[in-house]
Amino acid sequence: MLQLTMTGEYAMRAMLHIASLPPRTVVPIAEISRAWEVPETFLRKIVGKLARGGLLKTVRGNGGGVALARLSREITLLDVVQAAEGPLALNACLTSPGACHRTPWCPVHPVWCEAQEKLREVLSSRSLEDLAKDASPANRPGVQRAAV
Amino acid sequence: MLQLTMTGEYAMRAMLHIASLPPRTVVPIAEISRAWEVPETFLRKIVGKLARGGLLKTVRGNGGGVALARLSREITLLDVVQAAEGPLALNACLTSPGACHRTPWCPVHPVWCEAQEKLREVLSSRSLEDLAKDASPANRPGVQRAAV
DNA sequence: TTTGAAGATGACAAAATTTATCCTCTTTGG
DNA sequence: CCAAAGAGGATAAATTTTGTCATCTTCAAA
Repeated sequence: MLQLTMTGEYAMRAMLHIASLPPRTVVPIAEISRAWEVPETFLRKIVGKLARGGLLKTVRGNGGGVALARLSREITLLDVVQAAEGPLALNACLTSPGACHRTPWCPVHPVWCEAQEKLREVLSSRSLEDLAKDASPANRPGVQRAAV
Repeated sequence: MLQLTMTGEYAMRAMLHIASLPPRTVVPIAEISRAWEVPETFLRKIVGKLARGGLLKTVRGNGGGVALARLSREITLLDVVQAAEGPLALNACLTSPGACHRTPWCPVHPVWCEAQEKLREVLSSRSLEDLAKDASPANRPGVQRAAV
């Protein structure tokens, strides 16, 4: 359907949560699950992918949890999406060279190439640091406060 | 998986086929199926969508088939993809205003908006006329010809 | 050293979507 | 009338997505 799946969406929420905490904070998966409406057992699977993708490091045992494996400034949205969903490929013909035998003469192929390139540019133009800044608690509607 | 489905891919092939024939040509679905390796019964369903989307007109009965409903110059790749796959929405939060309650403060939302806008630009920048020109038989490897 | 919190992992299962297929009906030119 | 061709509904196979569960390992603190 040409749409991000819940896996990718949940991955972004988790990464955003972690990135908005002080650097190096280790946070339990259960906390992220609660804060962002993500099923905990499913989130564990996704965290596994993010860890194997080198975006998160995990800490086992009591007091454990997950933390960013790199500075939030050095992780882009594209990194998150690709770690969760696999390499970006807007069309099957872009999954690997030679995936489609029509590629050498297909007039549509270059258009998909260009579209994908544009998408990559946008998704890699923002780091988690940029996003976490915009998502600082001050910008969120928390508990209703009395008017001043 | 953030990827075009076969439905959209087959739709493009069909539209491209029709657009590379002389204007107003009525071509049977079976011919498109044969030429582009698309299962015929499935293609019939897709043609239905393209017709309901106003991109094709169909002609029933003996000698019938399908033809472009508009000039190939006035049909873009975006039109084809949307007629086949539904409205473009790179993320669930873009399907309708208010689809996600986080949208008002979500820092990622604007990024997806921008990405989708870029994608729309690229896909709507080429008409079927442009593409059919590039796909003219001369550019395709047909039957092997003797070297001159 | 026991205990309990927390992540790792593989098997399994439910649900949704995609990708078809089949059958019957209608239309239409010859 | 008849054969070609699209329309449309019901159904089904295949795949992917979205989970769940049980068991195991790790680790800090009491």
